Amino acid sequence: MPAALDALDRKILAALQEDASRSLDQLARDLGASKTPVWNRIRKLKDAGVIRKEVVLLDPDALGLDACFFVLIRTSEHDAQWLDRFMAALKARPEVVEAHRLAGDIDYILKVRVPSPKAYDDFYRALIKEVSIFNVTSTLSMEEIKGTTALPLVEQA
Amino acid sequence: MPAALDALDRKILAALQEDASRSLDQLARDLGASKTPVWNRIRKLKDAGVIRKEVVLLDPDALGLDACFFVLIRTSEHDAQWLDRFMAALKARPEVVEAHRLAGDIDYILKVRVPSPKAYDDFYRALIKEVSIFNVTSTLSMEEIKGTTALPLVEQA
DNA sequence: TATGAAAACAAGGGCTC
DNA sequence: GAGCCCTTGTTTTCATA
Repeated sequence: MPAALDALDRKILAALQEDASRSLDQLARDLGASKTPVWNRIRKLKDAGVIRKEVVLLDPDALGLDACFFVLIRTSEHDAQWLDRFMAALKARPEVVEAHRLAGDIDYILKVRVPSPKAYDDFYRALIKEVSIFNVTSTLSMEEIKGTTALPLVEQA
Repeated sequence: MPAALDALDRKILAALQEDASRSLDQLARDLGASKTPVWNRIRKLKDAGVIRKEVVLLDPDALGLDACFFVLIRTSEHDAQWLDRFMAALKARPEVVEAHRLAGDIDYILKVRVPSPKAYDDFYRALIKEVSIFNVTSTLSMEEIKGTTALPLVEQA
């Protein structure tokens, strides 16, 4: 069951999802509260596992990662051994930024960041070599309309 | 053109993408370097826009966001006005965590995080009410195999 | 001369009352 | 919500390759 959050908790989480580099002092000021309650909430939220980690976000363009592909995979293989190898391969490859197993006629979806279409092709060939073959549709992203790490903070009923 | 990164830059970025909560002191120790060079690199990387921002990552489960949908959209509408409204709608909705315009026969892909399939249906109805209609395939994620904010740090040629 | 080590200062976090 | 202490970020200086 989800953690119970009040209005202040939500304000803190929203702020930290946007920018975690602020000092505690500044954060409290921005939220119109004072240090102690804010700090206590943050610790509580960390202990409860609501706040998982703190990271920096890099700019793909500045790193030369100009291509972002979505890969839709249909496969006939469903045995445990194949699945283990497949998942291990995905986890081992840093280009694979996201991977989900889906319900419906598409079995898996991947999001892959690479420097170029050529680099994607290299990745693709290496992957299908490693874990047998499947039916794959690769689509290039032309524009990232939105991309946020901030999760929606829905009110609990 | 991408920023030129040396081995130390890459080590710093990799470390900060994993965990940005460490103190500068600790980070330098972990990397086997000393404070000054690490601090200089970080500032350089921020100025160059390689490091975009610093955020906390929350746990979807702890927030009660048990459902994650991928939405594949095909549309016949391509005029600028429709596109503006569509993109504005996506940006305004916090449930939409990611949105890309694609090349190929799927026009758009969305990633949407909601508490439940019911909540997704509400979202879906509200969206198509707001920006006319399109051909939509919604698929529920059964399992998040991988999901990282860490971009691959490829060596430059 | 450019780079890293180290030390000094200022500021902010962590904790108590 | 105010205040303390001590860690940490930031800057400067010094040594070194």
